Amino acid sequence: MLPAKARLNKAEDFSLVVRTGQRAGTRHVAVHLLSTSSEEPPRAGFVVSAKVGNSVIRHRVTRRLRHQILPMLAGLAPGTHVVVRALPAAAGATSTQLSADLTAGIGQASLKMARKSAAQVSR
RNA sequence: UGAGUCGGCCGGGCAACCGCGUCAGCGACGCCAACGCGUCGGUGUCGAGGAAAGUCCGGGCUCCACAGGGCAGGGUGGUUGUUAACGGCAACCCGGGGUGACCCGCGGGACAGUGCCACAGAGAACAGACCGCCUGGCAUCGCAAGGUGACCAGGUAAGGGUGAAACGGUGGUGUAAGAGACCACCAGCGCCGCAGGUGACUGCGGCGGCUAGGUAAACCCCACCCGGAGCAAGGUCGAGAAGCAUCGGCGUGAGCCGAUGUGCGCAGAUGUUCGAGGGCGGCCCGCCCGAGUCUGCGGGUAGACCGCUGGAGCCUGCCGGCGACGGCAGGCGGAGAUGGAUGGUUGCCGAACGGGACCGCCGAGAGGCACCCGGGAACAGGACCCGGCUUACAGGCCGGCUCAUCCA
RNA sequence: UGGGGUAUGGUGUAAUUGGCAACACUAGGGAUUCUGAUUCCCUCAUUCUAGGUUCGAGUCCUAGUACCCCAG
Repeated sequence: MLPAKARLNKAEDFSLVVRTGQRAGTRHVAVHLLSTSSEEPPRAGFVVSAKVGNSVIRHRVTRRLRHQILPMLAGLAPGTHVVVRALPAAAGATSTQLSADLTAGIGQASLKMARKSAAQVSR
């Protein structure tokens, strides 16, 4: 379990991030990123649907993702919300693969976000 | 030794470092009048299953409804027990399967009534003459006895063929041919008596009419049972927002933005040209705006907390019982999360399985044991709790019983 | 978590009381034609799976699988 301050736990927060945030897909996960105006530390949440597998598989995927993402949160700007959706391929992935995909996904999404905000400033 | 059958148990192990959830101390910081609360750090403690699963039954618990009885609707279905209860379980009965241990059965009623039984077949439910068999007539052949029949009238359910099913079976008497028409035995049905059993039912004996189809997982009848919803039940504490009013700012304006106050319902008091309350002001006078204001009680959104884990609990021994189970005594007691805690990295040991080698042992051989290398564990995760059922499951351990074979 | 529903050719749908699984489109093959279109004919089903009741099951019963919907 993540520290209470680093958790997303409202359904509205989830839908907001997934709908309006920047998205980046990899082989095992899809990362949604949204920066908010608040000065609180970054928050993360996970979506693992029944398509990934049965309860045992889903929990294992969630646990692995949770432990992999914890050090990455420190590198994000305050107020950032992250939602990680696990894709069906994640069921058979190892922790190292998941970690690599997470890093890549967050990198791509934050790049998109930076480009978008830069465009807004220049406009 | 081999084959089989029934039951019980286990369901990877031991460590290291980092990390997580509960609870209890400790320390630091912050808040508070206080009780205490929050955050961080660190220590200790405990931390998924035999099915936690499917959600198919039953119960506890909570709220709502409820005099009793009946109807409707749903469920169950051999008997006797067991239990908090059950559609579970145990023993027994009946039917079927197996050499046997043992296994399987939605196992009440088809004499309460209704419906259905396609196709085939002559006929399918108080049945039916297609072929066949027999008698008579008629025709015909023949000297006659008698024979024959694309004919007519009648008898006949023994035989053929159809079907899932054709109205007891075998043998005889009988007859024109036949038939429970009659007889013997057998099967089956009903009634009576005796004996055994709590009972389902069983055994023996007698009598009767001679034969009664299937389907109730078709409607239905009979007996018994069932109020509804579910812990997101339910309870406790309870912001705020919207709206409205006033003020300020912006805008030609509709309006927008900000600040302050007031939340909602009910009751009471008071008040609307006889002025509640508010503004200006240090106060009074005065001036202005003007329909609400005050008090009490109650409901309640977000959210938080409780419910939340000690329960029909587990283990051992003794006693009662064939058994399910019950009684007594002693002992043990250790998940409670809420976007949801068990993960990551690694070491040692390791089952199944795959391969190698013919040097060891057994064997005629195939092969087995041992050896070496590889390999690295099934189904599957709590979400209020418990009793069952069902389904999934790599593999291992233990015990009872049966059959076959060998040895003594 | 609780409640409800569906499953039939490749696709979309039928099948009153249990009795030969029907229709449309698509696909493949054939016929007609000099060739093509049109037209006609034929082919394509373990009725989701397993077991049961029945003479007989798409239909009735039991268990399972997959998918969908509803409440919060």
